[in-house]
Amino acid sequence: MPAMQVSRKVDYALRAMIYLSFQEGGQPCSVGQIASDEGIPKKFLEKIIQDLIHHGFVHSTRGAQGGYTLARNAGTITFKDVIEAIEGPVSLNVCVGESGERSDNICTLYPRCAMLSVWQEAQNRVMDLFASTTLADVRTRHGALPRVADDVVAG
Amino acid sequence: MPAMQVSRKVDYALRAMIYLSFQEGGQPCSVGQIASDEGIPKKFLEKIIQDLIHHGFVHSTRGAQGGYTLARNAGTITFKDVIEAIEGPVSLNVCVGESGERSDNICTLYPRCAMLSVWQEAQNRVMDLFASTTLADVRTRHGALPRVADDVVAG
DNA sequence: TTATATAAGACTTATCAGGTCTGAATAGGG
DNA sequence: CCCTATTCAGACCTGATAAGTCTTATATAA
Ligand code: FES
Ligand code: FES
Repeated sequence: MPAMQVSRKVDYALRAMIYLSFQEGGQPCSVGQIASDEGIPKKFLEKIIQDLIHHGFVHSTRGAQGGYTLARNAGTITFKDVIEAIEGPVSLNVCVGESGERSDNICTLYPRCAMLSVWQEAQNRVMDLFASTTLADVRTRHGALPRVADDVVAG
Repeated sequence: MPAMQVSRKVDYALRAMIYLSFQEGGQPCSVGQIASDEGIPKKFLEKIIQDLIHHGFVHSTRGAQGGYTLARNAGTITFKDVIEAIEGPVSLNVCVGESGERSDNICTLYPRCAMLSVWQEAQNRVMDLFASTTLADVRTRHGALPRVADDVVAG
């Protein structure tokens, strides 16, 4: 019923990346740590992080005391990067976004459609935001990393 | 694979509404007419239009020579109206939008999540656009109504 | 050599998008 | 009054996918 919603995978991926950005320069974090602090199913998160590794955003250390760290500086990783790594290109409608170039056989009226410009504008608005927001940006805005357990204390 | 995409239903609904807005004041249009001009599966469109009728956006005339017309002025119907009628409230992530008010038990970190503000900003950007764009707006920008058949002529 | 991690990938399950099909009810024309 | 064009209501179908689990293998610190 809710429209245009991002998948859980993307949500989890971003939470994990933000989590790691708060630990930048420190010890690697295990998947168990991240999963419980962020309230994410552990096995599911494990798979998501693999995707992030394969896209070069996360570095892993195997074995005991192992875990994950950011592979690049938090200031160089944008929301767009993470979203596209996990879900592929964002496209608010079939005829806009990365796939929009060859959508003349997907969308019957392309490119003379009356509402095409509206979808393009919407696409630009969100992509501008996602492309210009880095992990470092949200870290800066938030002094401390919120955790699930904190709510118990705060509650 | 494409992320955050609107459903075909919404796309079809908007096309049909724009189509009707071009006929404003004229004869009712049958579902067959709209479907073939816009390249939409007829039976599917029939159901979609029923939703639009139930939400008060479309008026129907039954029987021979019957069909559909806009129930309200094209200048008073926004993209937001149509999208929400068909798909329910837009919410780019589980914690924003209409359902965002009581999302403290959906989203584990709400409302102290580090990235919540980013999703809220994205939500605002697209909703501002959808809420301020009416059917009359896109009709004005486009002189004539594009149809599937026109492409054959235009070659 | 054991406990602690990640790595890879097959597997499951329920929901749902995107339709289709059937059979009404309604209205205009002859 | 009947035929045809149309909308209306709702059940039904089908393949894909989101969201997650399970299993086994591999690496490494202590
Ligand atoms: S909706 Fe895709 S070109 Fe119009
Ligand atoms: S993602 Fe929902 S509150 Fe953070």
